[in-house]
Amino acid sequence: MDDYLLIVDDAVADLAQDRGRLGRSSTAERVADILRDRISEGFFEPGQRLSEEAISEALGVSRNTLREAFRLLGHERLLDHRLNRGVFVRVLSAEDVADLYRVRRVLEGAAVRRLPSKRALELIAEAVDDAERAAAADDWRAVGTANIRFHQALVTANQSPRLDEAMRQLLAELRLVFHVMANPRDFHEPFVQRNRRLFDLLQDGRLDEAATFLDGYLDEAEQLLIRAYEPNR
Amino acid sequence: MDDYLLIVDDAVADLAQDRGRLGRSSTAERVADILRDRISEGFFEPGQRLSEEAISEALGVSRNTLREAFRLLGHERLLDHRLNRGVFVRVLSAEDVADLYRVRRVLEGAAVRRLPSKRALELIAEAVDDAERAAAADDWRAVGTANIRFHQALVTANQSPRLDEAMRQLLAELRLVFHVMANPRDFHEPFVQRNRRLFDLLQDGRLDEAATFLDGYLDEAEQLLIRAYEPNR
DNA sequence: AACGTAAGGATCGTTGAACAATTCGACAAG
DNA sequence: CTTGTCGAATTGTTCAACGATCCTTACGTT
Repeated sequence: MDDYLLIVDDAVADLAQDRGRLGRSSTAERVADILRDRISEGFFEPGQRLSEEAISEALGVSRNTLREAFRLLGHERLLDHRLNRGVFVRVLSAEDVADLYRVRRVLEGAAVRRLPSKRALELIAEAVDDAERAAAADDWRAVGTANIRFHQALVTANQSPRLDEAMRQLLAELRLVFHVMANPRDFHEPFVQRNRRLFDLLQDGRLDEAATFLDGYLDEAEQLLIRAYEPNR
Repeated sequence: MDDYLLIVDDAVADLAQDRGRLGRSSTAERVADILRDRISEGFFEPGQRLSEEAISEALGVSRNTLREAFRLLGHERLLDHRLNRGVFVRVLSAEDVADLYRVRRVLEGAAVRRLPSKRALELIAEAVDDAERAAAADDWRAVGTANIRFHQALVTANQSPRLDEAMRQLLAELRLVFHVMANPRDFHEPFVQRNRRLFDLLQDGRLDEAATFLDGYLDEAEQLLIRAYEPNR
């Protein structure tokens, strides 16, 4: 009898993990999810204006609800809200890109200087493997997403939900820029090997080397990106 | 003539600083400003529910507009939006406090390891001076705000607008917790001296010492806060 | 050619009302 | 003590309307 009660209690206690999913569904948030996907996959181009009337009609929600979604995305810096003029898909300046890399150096740098947990190492290893597999299959779009997962996993070493969230937003913002890379292969290829190398250094606990290696890594990525980006403006 | 043009150009260039204030005025944002102030000064207590009807009537705005303001503050983590149950002033858990300090270690730690700019040093010095003056005058509320300004200024050494913004939000969140300190003097007093010491180390360029000093600083602050906080729950 | 003004159309900002959906407490029944 | 049920209160969402603001175009002035 006691055993039975214990099992039930355990099962009930486990439920607490799923509590987060409960509140997670208002129309506005689902609309925001849809728009976020469209933006980060490049369906909406940076600078494009998103008409309240057109989109609310297309999605079958009211203007008020759509505006709530716009606010959410504005706070994530994916949309630019200009008073009385509407919302526009964010256009990142070269200065914005530089700032995003400054933040990356701080977030990823701090992560790399810690001894990563077993779980973090697993996540990182998966991302490295996936990137290599995708590269072998010539699927450079998949390489890109695996690469993003790699850096997201890196940050989890900080063991901070807020830093994870900040990194998620940062990478979403960066995706606004990745689309300017005409040839994704040229951009992603060099980093597949580097991800592997960085992982090896972490696994061996050679944290200082990992830190300096990461700095060079980020410097070069930033340069590549800005070089491809600046001329367009 | 050239001189005149130069002066005009300078004046015009200065205007660029105020550009941020231009777009800044929709009713929803002003409402958010009001509520943010009320929350951070403790007028609304953590856990308290904010009634849409009562507040929209009190402020003379429509429910829809108020809800937009709620969304903004929800994204800043000052309000907790529960579906169909309303918005509540955020209640931070001890785990939240711990996470906030993890983030502080990353943001402030990275700042301290850089050579601060002249401008950053000025801001830091001002905050230190203000805190000492306020302490001498026994105004512990003012010490608290000066202390917050000190840490905000510290982060500016990173030279990153996004990190500045992240720190601003983090400190707003922390203010939700500061109110539990029954005696603000006990909490703030030890840090007035430490701020001065940290500033001296930075000014002398002894960055490594500053970094370890900061770590101890943050550890103790976190302990004090959590000790005063945990029993209440 | 540069600038100020005016008119018109399009779009956003905000409101107020309405109704559906959901929560929560109270109370009754097993 | 647990489980159903009911009703009041509150939120979620929609809709229509009107004023405010911006953009464009056109016209006239200097």
